[in-house]
Amino acid sequence: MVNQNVENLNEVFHALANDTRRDMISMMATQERTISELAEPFDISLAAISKHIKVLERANLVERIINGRTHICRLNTESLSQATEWLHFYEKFWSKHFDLLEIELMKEKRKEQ
Amino acid sequence: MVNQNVENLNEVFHALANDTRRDMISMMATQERTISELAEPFDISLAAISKHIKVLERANLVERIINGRTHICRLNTESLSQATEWLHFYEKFWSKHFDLLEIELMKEKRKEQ
DNA sequence: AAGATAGTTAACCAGATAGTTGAATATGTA
DNA sequence: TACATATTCAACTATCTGGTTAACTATCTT
Repeated sequence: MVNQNVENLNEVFHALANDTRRDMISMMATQERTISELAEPFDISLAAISKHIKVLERANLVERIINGRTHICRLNTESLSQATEWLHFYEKFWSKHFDLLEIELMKEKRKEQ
Repeated sequence: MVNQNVENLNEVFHALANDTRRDMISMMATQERTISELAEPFDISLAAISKHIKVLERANLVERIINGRTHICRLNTESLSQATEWLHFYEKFWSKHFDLLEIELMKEKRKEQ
């Protein structure tokens, strides 16, 4: 788990590092949305919105279903849980300041072999 | 909770969007580290390391204790749990595709008043 | 076929990022 | 005091980001 999919994890966290994109994610959390629906609350050009969605797609956070001339965007939970897992893994330790991380890392290493 | 500390959340996710910095975090998870200790596994200049640590500090993920000529870096869990919370909040919904998010958002709103 | 609607693409721009090298600062040690 | 060690700072570079406008593609409607 740790050190796996490094590239995607970079892209996921990068995608999350922008409040416009996080807001878009929260919009999609309730239901699928078209591009113009996603664009509506923001005061930026459609071209800019289009780019934001591409960033989310590249991070595998969103998939797009083309339906005629409208594109429907839906969250892909897989990538997000990767990010969550990364955080969880370390959270266990830093929250209690245990020194068990090394043990846990050894377990992971053994699993990988 | 949602939409709170937007700026810091941007910085936290940005800090996490780089595997060098994530590796540094994992090093600090077990114990506090000096700058040179943090630098050791990486093949980049100390100046570059110094910049990475500044990014982590700006995101409030790390605090530095200056001890003579060595600087000791320690994780600050507060910021990290912010990020974790953000992910958790939405995870609840997208994992089950419930339509309860709006209800939950209303609750949050009421709490804020 | 003509016009409206939904979205993308290309070219551009200012500012940020991630790295470099070289010099500076500050503290410890002989 | 002189030297070594730990780290930062400044100036520079190439690339990425987030935005713009204008033009393009594709589909729907009349």
